[in-house]
Amino acid sequence: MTATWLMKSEPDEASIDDLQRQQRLPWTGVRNYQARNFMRDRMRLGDRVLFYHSSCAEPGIAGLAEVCSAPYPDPTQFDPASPYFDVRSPREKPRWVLVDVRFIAKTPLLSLSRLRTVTALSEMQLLQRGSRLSITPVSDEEWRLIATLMGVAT
DNA sequence: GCCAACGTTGGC
DNA sequence: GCCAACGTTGGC
Repeated sequence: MTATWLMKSEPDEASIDDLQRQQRLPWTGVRNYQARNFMRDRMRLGDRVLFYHSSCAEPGIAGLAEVCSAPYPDPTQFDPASPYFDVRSPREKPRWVLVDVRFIAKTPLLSLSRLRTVTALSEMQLLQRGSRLSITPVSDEEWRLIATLMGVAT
C-alpha cells in the first residue's frame, strides 16, 4: 500500500530542478515534531511524494518524488555551522530524523491558487486555514484527483 | 514587508 | 499544567 505525502521545500533551498540534478536528496531541516514523526513512523520506502514549492512567487506542486530510504538522523542537527544546528540534540540521542527522496518527475506547476479552486480538494490539509505543517499526508482520493489535474498516470 | 496562525519555551 | 511571550511559517 503506497501512501502519498506532500512535502514543502523552499525552491531557494531545494527546488524540483535541484532534485532532478541530484536525483536524490536528504530531506534536511525539518524541525517540527509532527513532521518528523511522519518521516520516522509513517513513511515507507516507495511512498509517493508531492514536491511542493513554498515561500516563493508561485507556490504549488512542482513535481513527483518517492521516499527512498529508511529514517535516519539528520546530519545538519550536529553541525554548528548549519542553520539547522540544534545544540540540544546530542549524537547519542538525536532529536531529528529524515528520509531521502528520489526524483521521479517534474510536472507543470499545479499552483496553490488552482488547488484552492477544486472543491473536492477542500479538505486537503495543505489547504486548511493556518496550516503550516511542512509534511502532510495526502489521501488516495486526493492523490488521484491531483494526478488527473497534473495529467500524470496513477 | 505585513501579519495571521501556529508551535515552543519557560516562569509560575 | 497553565499560559503569556516569543519565534517561525508562508501566503499575500
